[in-house]
Amino acid sequence: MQIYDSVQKIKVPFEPIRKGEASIYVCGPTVYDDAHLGHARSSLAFDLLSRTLKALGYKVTLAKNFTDIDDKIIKKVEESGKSMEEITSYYINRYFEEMEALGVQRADIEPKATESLQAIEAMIQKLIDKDVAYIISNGDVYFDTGKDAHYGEISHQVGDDEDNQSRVEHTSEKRNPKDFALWKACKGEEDICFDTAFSSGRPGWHIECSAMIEKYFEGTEKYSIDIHGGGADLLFPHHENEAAQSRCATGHELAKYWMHNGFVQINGEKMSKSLGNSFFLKDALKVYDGEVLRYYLNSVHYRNDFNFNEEDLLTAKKRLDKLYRLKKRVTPGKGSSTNKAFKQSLLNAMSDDLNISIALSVIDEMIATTNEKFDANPKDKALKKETIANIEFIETLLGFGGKEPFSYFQIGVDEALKEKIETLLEERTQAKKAKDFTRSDTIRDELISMGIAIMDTADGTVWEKA
RNA sequence: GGAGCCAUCGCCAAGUGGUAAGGCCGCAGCCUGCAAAGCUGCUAUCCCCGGUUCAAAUCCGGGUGGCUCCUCCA
Repeated sequence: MQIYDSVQKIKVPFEPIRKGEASIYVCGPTVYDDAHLGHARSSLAFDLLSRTLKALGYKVTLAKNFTDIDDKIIKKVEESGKSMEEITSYYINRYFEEMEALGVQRADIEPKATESLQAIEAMIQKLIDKDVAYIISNGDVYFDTGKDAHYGEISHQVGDDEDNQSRVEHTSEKRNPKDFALWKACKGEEDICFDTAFSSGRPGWHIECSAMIEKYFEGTEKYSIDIHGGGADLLFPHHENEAAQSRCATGHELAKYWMHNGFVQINGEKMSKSLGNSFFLKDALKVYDGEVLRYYLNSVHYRNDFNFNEEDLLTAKKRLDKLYRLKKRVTPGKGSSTNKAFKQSLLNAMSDDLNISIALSVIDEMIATTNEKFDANPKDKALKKETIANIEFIETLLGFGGKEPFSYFQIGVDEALKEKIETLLEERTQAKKAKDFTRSDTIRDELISMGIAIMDTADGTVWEKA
């Protein structure tokens, strides 16, 4: 397995810190709002990583956190009058539902910041004791970036401060402009606070990941985990800061490899609230099938930016349709074993830093050659069993192709419409028998105008929802 | 101001030194009552300029055009 390490900026062989195992921690969402397509893409990217490592035989432990305490959540609490727990649990549940619709496997560990306060306090205390963290007059605790000789090595972002007209404010009691809050002290009565030895308050954003990784992963002398992942925007300052805290607190590096997924744009524009084009996953799922969304969002390499638009999504659906049409040819039935060359080609593609484009082309080729063989010999039992196994492997590795194929083509068709379609098809079959092609073609046109495509096969007429 | 990323057929997108994968669309054909589906065949010299090399989409330099981070952000 080769993966692209964002720190070294090259593809490197994946050599886990424990033989045969892979420990992965991905930065999850701050649960103050619905998940958008960017969350989906990140989740999907690391789902692909996890599935690939599993298929290669690694014992994968995946952790994905929920930031369930932060300024935006507190603001929402104040505005809504609801409790923090009500708000965060609502969005966490929505997140799970929506990710499930995309076929994202659940993480093995799903920690929340509020459930990790002891670990957070312990790590901050450790940093204070080592004098890499300091408390300012209002009770805030800051990390002293000047004490970490390796600060900046993760993101390559921190140069000489003279050249760096950063927009970070220099006005506070911070020792260095890049110093960041480990702990934010209580500001007022309404604030949500937790008591600690240093002050009553709540954790800063970066500390939770470091603390939770220490809490849940055993690590080795050199690293806490194998891979730390997240969106490209997290590289700096979030991951730089995590790395610094962990390094200073534990004496070793946080992660051996760092992976970051690219951004989602909408019709060529950055997705943002100010542009009013935030695309929530829940809205996308109202219009498009989750599996099609999965296929589409995963069809571009995870490190590239992704430009979401409906035309490309429909193209992706057409491609997925072809897999399901092949599946129709082999359903029902039981699989035997996968075609070795096919399986190996897929694994090779995914082993190259998740080269999904090659993987999809391998699948397309399999579909074409299998169809060709079935065209020549429709009753090929061995081929049928092998094809079933091949598709099952696709489902395991890439997370699509698992549906019953006839129902896949009927998504969004209710019972009433279904009955109407069946009635029209029956009438058309009679017309065809009577050689009344004018009538049969009229019926076909009517069905097409309803968004229903039909195809005459040796076994009768079948239909698909476009 | 600082730090990066990207630019390949009409569209999406692989390929990081050895002579351009795959999908969509389009065209031709097989199949079909006609279609659809499926299959077959056809369709690019890689943003521009210069350099290195026997050989470059791939390396180097300079442009042009997009994008990201440095502030909460997947």
